[in-house]
Amino acid sequence: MARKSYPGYMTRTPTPAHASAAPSPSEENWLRLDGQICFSLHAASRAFNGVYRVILKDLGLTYPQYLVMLVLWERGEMPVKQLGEHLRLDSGTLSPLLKRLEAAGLVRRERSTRDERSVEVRLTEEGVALREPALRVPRRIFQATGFNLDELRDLRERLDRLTSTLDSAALEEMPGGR
Amino acid sequence: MARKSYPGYMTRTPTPAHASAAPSPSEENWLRLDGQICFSLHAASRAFNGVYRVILKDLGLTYPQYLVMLVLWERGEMPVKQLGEHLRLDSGTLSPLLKRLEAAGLVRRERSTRDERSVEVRLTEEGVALREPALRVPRRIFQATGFNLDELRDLRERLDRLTSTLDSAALEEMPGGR
DNA sequence: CACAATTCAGTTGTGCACAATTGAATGGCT
DNA sequence: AGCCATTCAATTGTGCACAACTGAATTGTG
Repeated sequence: MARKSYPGYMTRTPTPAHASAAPSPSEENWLRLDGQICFSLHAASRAFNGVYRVILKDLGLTYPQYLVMLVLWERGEMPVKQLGEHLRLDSGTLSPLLKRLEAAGLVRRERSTRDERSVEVRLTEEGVALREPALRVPRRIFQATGFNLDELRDLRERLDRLTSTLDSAALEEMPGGR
Repeated sequence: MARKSYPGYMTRTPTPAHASAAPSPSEENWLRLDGQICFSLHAASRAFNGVYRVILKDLGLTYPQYLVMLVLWERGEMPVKQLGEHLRLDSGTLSPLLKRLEAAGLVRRERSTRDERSVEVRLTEEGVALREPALRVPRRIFQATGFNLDELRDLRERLDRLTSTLDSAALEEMPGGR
């Protein structure tokens, strides 16, 4: 249903109260401001996901699957654990995802002989071959953003800084640090 | 498993090739750059989600449920359709989410008498009361970001611009516009 | 008025994110 | 050698995102 209808008040710039060097907003306005920020990030993430979905459909990959393939194309074979560290994903997400990639013939999973606990993930020929058409993906994504290279790089830096701060904050919020 | 382990190469700043006013990277480097950017956004979104998860646990809300409540607190009762427009979510996501909010006693869903197709969503007393403790959430989130108000506002603007460009690009990518 | 197109909420099915748990394998320690 | 804590992949269960579809109600048009 109403997919792709246009955003409501949330993304406009309401909250008359605080101009640019504003003092702390009231508690009431905090709630509004918060709505805007968390909504914006949520929306941006889903919008990006949507563009990738459309563009990756030709390759038969989802967005997280593409992330996995990017790592494997660049770094070669690797145990599940290490893949999870690169992508910050745990086995609960990776295990079924990798099975689907295996079912698609892009990847093989074999238990390591050295350490029977770990599973090596490696590309099949087909998986390696998929890198070729995938080379054309980034340019299309780049164009879809409407940002230039410097803007994108800048955005990436902010996001990374945000992620790293948020991660440590999440740890501190947890009694016992998790 | 390895949840909260630290990011691999992806979030560092590799790609030696292109300095700041760089010309277009090679196809190879496009792939690497893309990996960094899409990974960064993905990671930021999940990191934000993680902080909200921790902070909202006290209220018994998930992040998307909190977004729904924010809209209802600010705008009052509203049909599902309109809620979906504000949040850019469709009924496939909202229907079960609203049922869970109803089961939690925060919301009531009643079919409109004027138009029997639509369902009015309104807060219960309990739902209204939850606004009170929720007022303290935004400040904690704000602190967790490590950004100041202006930085956050700036980031929000960039993300909104990105979202709106990505949305129109997604439409154009689809043969027939969808 | 009648009928076709549209609008709406809901359902089903697939895939991802994350918490919690399981069970096997490993490595350190005595 | 024997034992224990740790490390690993996998599984289970909950919740969200989205596509595709269903079926009911409504609206527009002839």
